[in-house]
Amino acid sequence: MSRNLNNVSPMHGHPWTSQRRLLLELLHDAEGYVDAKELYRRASARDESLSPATVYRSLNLFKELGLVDEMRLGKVRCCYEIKRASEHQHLVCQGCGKVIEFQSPYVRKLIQAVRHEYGFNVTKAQLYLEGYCLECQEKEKSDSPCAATQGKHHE
Amino acid sequence: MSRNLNNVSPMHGHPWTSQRRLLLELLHDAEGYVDAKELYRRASARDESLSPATVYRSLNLFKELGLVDEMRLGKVRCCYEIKRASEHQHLVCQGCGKVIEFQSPYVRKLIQAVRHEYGFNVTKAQLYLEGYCLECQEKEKSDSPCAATQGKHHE
DNA sequence: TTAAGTGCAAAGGCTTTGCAGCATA
DNA sequence: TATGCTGCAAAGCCTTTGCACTTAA
Repeated sequence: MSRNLNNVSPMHGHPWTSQRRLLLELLHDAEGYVDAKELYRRASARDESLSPATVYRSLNLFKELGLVDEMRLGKVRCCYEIKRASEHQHLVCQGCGKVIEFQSPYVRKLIQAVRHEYGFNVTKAQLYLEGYCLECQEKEKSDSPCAATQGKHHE
Repeated sequence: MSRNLNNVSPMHGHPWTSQRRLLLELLHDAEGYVDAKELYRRASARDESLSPATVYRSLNLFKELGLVDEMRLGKVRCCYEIKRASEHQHLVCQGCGKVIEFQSPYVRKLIQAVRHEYGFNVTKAQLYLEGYCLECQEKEKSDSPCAATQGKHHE
């Protein structure tokens, strides 16, 4: 994924600081979700002096500017993701924690249905599916049959 | 909504205490989402001695037993809802905060599609749509045109 | 009677905020 | 140069946990 973070500022008048550049760069490279804590971990590895406060402040700014999407992926914490052209949704595996992105025309149909039936003007759609990925299903099948097909989960 | 909380214990061997009965009763009466804080507020109005710790511990137990669904409704906190027979999803209005429940056949189709295309075994589907309800759209239309159609939101 | 739950209070973890110094525009 | 951002540290919240007492079974 290419990026032009050094030349083009999407900050709408807000100063283009090295911290914000670093954080946006990491968000791009993540190619998916990260939570604030993980983003701080990665960022501080490249800039020791960076503080958690800056991470939180920056994420809030990015959110306001519409640069990132905030979402929940089954954990308690918020996750953040660079906004991209294509809409996509997430599958989260309860077995291995893997996050799979997917698209489906049904999402769009669903939004249309909601608009028509409830007069609700949808500005943000977030679908979250939990379950077991193919690999975990097969792994569990060989260990203990049926386990992977249960909806029960501890954490 | 009728309930048989006094006679039937869904606690699977766990003691049926007055605190748990009260909390489940309130969850039923809520007929929708409540977060832990709000649940505590309501519960302590009826039992002054009840502690927040009990609310959290009970919610975790209910979750384990599959009595409630835990979900996110746009806020930082978790919301809880008594599990019901019918699957339903949520629309959250950015204007007035109202939560509208809805059902759609597209959700089921989407789950099927995911199963077929990714081999993903879905155990939980949670759809979260944000936007503006009909009333807020009309309210905004008379105050300042266009406002309700923007995706921008501060909090 | 006994295992389990509860209340209380303290601790833990994440996030926000005040303030002085510093960097971007 | 001036506005606004950053780091630091402290404060704020929500949630969890340890312990002694109480309660359901």
